[in-house]
Amino acid sequence: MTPPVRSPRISVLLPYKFDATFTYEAERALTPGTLVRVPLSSRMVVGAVWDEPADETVKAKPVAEVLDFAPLPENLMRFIDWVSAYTLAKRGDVLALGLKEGLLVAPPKRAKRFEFGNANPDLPGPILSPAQDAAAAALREEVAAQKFGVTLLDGVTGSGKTEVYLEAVAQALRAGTQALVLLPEIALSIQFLERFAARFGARPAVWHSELTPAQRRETYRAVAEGRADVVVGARSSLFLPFPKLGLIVVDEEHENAFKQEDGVMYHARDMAVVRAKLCACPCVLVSATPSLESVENAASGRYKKLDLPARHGGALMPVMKAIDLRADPPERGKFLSPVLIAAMRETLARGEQAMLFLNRRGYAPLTLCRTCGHRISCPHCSAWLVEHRAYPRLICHHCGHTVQKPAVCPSCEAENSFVPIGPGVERIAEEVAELFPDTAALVMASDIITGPAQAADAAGRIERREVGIIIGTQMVAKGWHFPHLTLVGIVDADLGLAGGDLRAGEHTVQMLHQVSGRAGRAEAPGTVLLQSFAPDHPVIAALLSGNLPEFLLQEAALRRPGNWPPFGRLAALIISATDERLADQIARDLARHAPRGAGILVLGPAPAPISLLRGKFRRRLLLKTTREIAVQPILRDWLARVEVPRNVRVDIDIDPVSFM
DNA sequence: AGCACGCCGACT
DNA sequence: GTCGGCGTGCTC
Repeated sequence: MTPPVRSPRISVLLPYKFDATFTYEAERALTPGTLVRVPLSSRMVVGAVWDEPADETVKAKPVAEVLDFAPLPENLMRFIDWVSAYTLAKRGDVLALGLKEGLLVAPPKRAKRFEFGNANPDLPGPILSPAQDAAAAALREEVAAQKFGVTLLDGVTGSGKTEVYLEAVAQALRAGTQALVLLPEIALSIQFLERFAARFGARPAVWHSELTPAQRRETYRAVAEGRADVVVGARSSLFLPFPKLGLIVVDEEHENAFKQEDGVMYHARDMAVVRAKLCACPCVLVSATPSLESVENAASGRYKKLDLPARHGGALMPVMKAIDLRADPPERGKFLSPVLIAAMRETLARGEQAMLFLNRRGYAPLTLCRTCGHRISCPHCSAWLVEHRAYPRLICHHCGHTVQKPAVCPSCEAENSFVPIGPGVERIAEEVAELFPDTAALVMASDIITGPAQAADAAGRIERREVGIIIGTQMVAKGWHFPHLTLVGIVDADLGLAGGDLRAGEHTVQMLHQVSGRAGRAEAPGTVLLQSFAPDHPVIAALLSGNLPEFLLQEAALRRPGNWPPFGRLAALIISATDERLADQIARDLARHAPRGAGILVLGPAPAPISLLRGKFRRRLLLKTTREIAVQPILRDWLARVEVPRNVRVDIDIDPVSFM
C-alpha cells in the first residue's frame, strides 16, 4: 500500500504589506522565483515562490495558476530580502516595487522582438580625449572581470562622463550581459536618450513612472527574458528581474532624487551597490559633485576612483563671480541686480543665451496682508501657500491644497491688501519680460515641464535658439547640454543655507555647481554670477574657488567629531497622528524608552520642521550611532517596548536625507 | 492592498 | 424600522 501522496507545499511572497510568506499547495515542486496566481481572501493575486521552508501546520489553499513567465532570478530574491532587512520595510512591499500587479496579466499575444531593437556596442564610438580614454579603459577592465567592485567616476561638468561610462555599457553588452543605468529624472532625460541612440544605434529600454501599463509589461518581460540588454531607469528599475546583470551605473549619484521618501524608504545609490554585489558585477557611481559619502568611500579605499579633471574639447570651466547684494542691490521690489542685468544684456547682444536659476516654483512664496500682517497658510500643513499666476491660484506645495487669492483679508477684512512677498521663477520671468521685452524667455519648472514631451519641446526650443533667456528651478541643474548658453545667474545663492539640515551646505554647493556647469560648454567661455547677501559664507567661497574637494574636507571635519554621516549612522522616527496631543504623547513614550549604550544617542522628540502635513501632526526622533553599530536591531527592540495605538503612525527612515 | 465585519446617523 | 459611514482586522 502506498501512502497517500500529499501535495507539496510552497512558500509564496505576496506584493503587499506582509513580511511573512504564505503557504500554498502546489501540484508539483516549483522553482524558487516562479510567479504564481494564488487565492487571497476572495480574490486572486500574483506572488513569487520564495525559497524558504513551507509551514506544514498551517492550512493551505492550492495554487491557482503557474504563470508562464521567467522565474525571478535568485539575485533579485536575495536583494528583496536584503532591502527589507535594511530599511525595515515589509518584504512584500519591497517585492511590489518591481512586481506591480497588472504587470503580469494579459501577456502580449506573440512575444514580439523587443521594440527598441538591440544596442550595437561595436558601432564606432566618439573620439575620446586621452583622459576619457584612460577612464573608459579602466571601466572596461572592471566590466570584463565580471566581479563586484565600486568605482567613483568624478569628472567636472562638461568633461564627457557619459561617453566614458557608455564604453563600460558597451563592454557589458559584448560580454553578453545586461546593463542598468540609473538616472535621477529619467522622464526628463531626453538628451541622454539621444546620446545613447547615437552611440549604440538603438534606444535603450526605459523604466519610469510615466510608462503606460502595456509598455511597463513589455519592458518587464523583456528584462526578465534577457531581451532588453540595456535599461535606463529611475530608482525603481533596481527591482527589475535582470537574469544576467553585468553592470550598474548610477549617474548624478549625489542627487537626492535617488532617495525614496515614502513607502519603502531606500536610497537607490546605496541599494545599487548592494544589487551589484549580489549580481557579482561592477557598480559605477558618476558625478561632477560627488556626495561626501562616496568621496569618503573612495578615500578609505572601499571604492576605486577615476577623475576627469578638464572639460571635453578644450572648453574652459566658467568664470565664477559673486554679486554682493548689499553693495549692488536690485531696484526696490525687484530681484535682479544691475550688475546681473548688464551681464545679461552683453550676453544677449553677442547672440548667446542666459539662464537664471531660482529654486522656487510659482510667483511668490508668501502672500501678506499689508494692513494687519496676516499670512495666507495651508489649513492642512504648516506652510505658506505659494502664489502661482499661471493657474492662477495659491497652492500648497506639500499637499496640493489650492484657493483663489482672496480679495478681502480674512483676518482684518481690509480690501485688496494682499501683497506678494519674495520671488519665484514666475516673478523673475515677469521682471525679465519688463527688462528684455524683445527676447523670448522660457520657464523650466516641474509644474510646467511635467514629462518627456514638454522636456523635449523645451530642449528643442533652447537648442534652436528660439529663446534667449531660460529661467529655471533645480530642474535645470540636471545634465543639460546647451551649447549657446554662456551666462548663468544665480538669483539667490543663499537660499537653501538656512535651516538645520545636516547636508544643507553640501546640497547647496552641489546644486549651484551643477547649474553653473550649464554655462560655456562649447567654444564660447561661460560666466556665472551668484547673487548673495553673504558672499563670504564658506558655501559661496567654495563655489567661487571651484575647489569642491577642499569644501568636502571641511564638511568631513565638521561631521566626523559627532559621528554624523558618513562617519556614523542615522535613523529617523517620524510619529504622525491627526490628534496632536496623541502624537506628542507617543513621541514622549518613545523617548522614555529610548535605547541606551555606548555609541548610541537619541535626539528629540521635536516637532518636524513641517509639524502639520496633510492634516497629520508630526514629531521626530533621531537615532544616531557609531558606524559599527547596526541600527535595525536597536529600532526593532525599541518599537517593541512601546505600545503605539492604531491611529498613530511611526515611520522609520534609515539613512534619512530629508529632515522635514 | 482589498474586502469583510461592525457599531452609529439620514432616509423610505 | 433599513442603507451605509469608513474604523479595524485578516488574508495561507
